[in-house]
Amino acid sequence: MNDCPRVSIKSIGHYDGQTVRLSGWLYNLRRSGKIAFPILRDGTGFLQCVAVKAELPESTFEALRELTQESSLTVTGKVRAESRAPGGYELDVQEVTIHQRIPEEDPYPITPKEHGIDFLMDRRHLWLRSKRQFAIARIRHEVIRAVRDFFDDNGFTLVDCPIFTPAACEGTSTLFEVDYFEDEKVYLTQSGQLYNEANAMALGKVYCFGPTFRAEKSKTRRHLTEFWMVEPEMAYATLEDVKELAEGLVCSIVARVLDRRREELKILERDTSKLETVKGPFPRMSYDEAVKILQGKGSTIEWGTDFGNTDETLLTEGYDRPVMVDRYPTEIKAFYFEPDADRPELALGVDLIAPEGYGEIIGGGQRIHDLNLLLKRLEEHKLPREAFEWYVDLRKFGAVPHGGFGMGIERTVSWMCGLDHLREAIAYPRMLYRTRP
RNA sequence: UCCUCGGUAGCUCAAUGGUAGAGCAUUCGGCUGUUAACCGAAGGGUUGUAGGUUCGAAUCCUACCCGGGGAGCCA
Repeated sequence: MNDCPRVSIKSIGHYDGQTVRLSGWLYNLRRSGKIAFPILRDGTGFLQCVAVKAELPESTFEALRELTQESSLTVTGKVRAESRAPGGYELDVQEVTIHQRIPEEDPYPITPKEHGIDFLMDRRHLWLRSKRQFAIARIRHEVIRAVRDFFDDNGFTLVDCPIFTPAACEGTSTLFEVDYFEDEKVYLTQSGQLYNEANAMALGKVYCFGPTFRAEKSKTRRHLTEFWMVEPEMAYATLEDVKELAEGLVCSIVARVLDRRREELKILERDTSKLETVKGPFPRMSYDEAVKILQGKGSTIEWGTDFGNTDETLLTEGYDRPVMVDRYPTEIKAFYFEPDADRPELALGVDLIAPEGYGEIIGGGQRIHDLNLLLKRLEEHKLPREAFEWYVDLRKFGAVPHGGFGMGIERTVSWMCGLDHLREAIAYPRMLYRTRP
C-alpha cells in the first residue's frame, strides 16, 4: 500500500475511487463508539476522513479514535465522492501512521471554540493553522501574485530598493534609527520611492516590493509598524498616467482573487458582491470637490487639512468601487510632488480610497522634475542637501516628468478578505505593543 | 503621546459589598453519519500586582503592570 499515490487535499478530486496517502495534521475529531470522523488539514485544504471500527484492525481504530487535535499523521484510504461533504469528497481510512501524538497533559491550546485576540496573538505561530488564517494567507499570496503579474505583464522591471537608507523620504519623525554604521546615521526605509525614481530613469517602468517601517505611535486597526508595500514608478508619466495605472492594478487584483480564491473567500464569509462591482472607471474627484462633499455630509473638515478616517469612509459612501481623489494642498503633501501648473498651491498627488471603510490603500502622484523647484522644496522642508545630492542629480541629467505610487499590501488584503483588523493580513504583525512571536 | 474600555478555571464569560459559577476544553463512561457533534459524571480558582476603606472586597478607592478600541499620522 506504500506505493499508492501521495496526494494533497487540494487535488483529492482527481483520485475518486482510488487508494491514496495523505499526510497532515488532525484539525478536529468527532467520534462515537464505532465510527470516527477525523478532519485532516495539509496546508492545501481540509478533508473529513471516515474510520469505521468494523472495517479496521482494533489498534488502528483505537489509535485514531484517541488521537488529539493537531497531532501529525499520515492516512491511507480510498477517496469517495460524498454529497454531504463540504468539498465533495471524503476518505475512507484503511491505514494510519501517527508521527507525533500530542499528549492530553499539554494539549494544543487553540480549540475550535472562541478565543480572545490577546490569547490568539500570543500564539500567532499556532493560530496560522486555523481555517480562517489559512484562507487569509492564501488570499494574500494571490494578491501578491496578481501584483507581480500585473507589473510584469505591463513592461515593468522589478528593481528592489535598499532597506537601510541614509535619509528620510518624508521627514525624519517616523523613522527607525539603526545604530550600527560608522560615521553615519542610518534608518529603516519608509518608502523605496526616491530610489525608484532613479531606477525609472534607467529602466523606464519599474517597481519595488518590500517591507516598510513607520515609527508612528499609531494604535489602530489600520496601522502596522512593519508592512509591505509595492511601489511602481514610470518615466515620461503624468498624474493621469499614474491614476490609470492605479486603477488598472486594483481591478486586476480584485478580478484575480475572485477568479482563483472563491473557496477562501467563502471560508471568510466575504460578501463577494461587494467585490464584483470593482471595475473601471473609478469615480474621480479633486480635493476641492471632496472637501465640499464632506462638508455637505456634516464633516468638520476645512480646506487645507487632510482627511480623517471617518472622512475617507464618508467619501466612498454611495459608491460600489474605490474613489480617487487628486490635487491636494501642497502644504499637506511631501516635498517631491509636482505642483499643478494652473494652481501652484495644489500638488499633483492622488489617493485611492477603498470602499467599505477600508480607507486609503494607494497614495502617489507626479514628481517634481525641475531642478530649481526641487532645490527650493528641499530648502523649504529643511532637508539636508548632501543626503539628497544623488536625488538632485536626476534633475540635472535628462529630467522628465515622472510619477508613481505606493500600495499597502496588508490594507489591500484586508479589503479583499473583509477583515476588521490589519493584524490578520500578515503572518507576524508588528505593532506598537506587540512584537512577539 | 492623549482619550476610552477591559484583566475571574486551560479558553469564552457570569457573579446587588455577604458560600466564586456556567458553557467549552481535559479525564472517565455512552453513542455507526457527525459538521463548533451529542448525552451523563468528575477534577480544575492566590479574581493582573501592591496597598487602602470595611465586620466582610472579584465588586469601592489609589498606584502600577498587561491588553483591546480610538485620536493625531499614514499605506
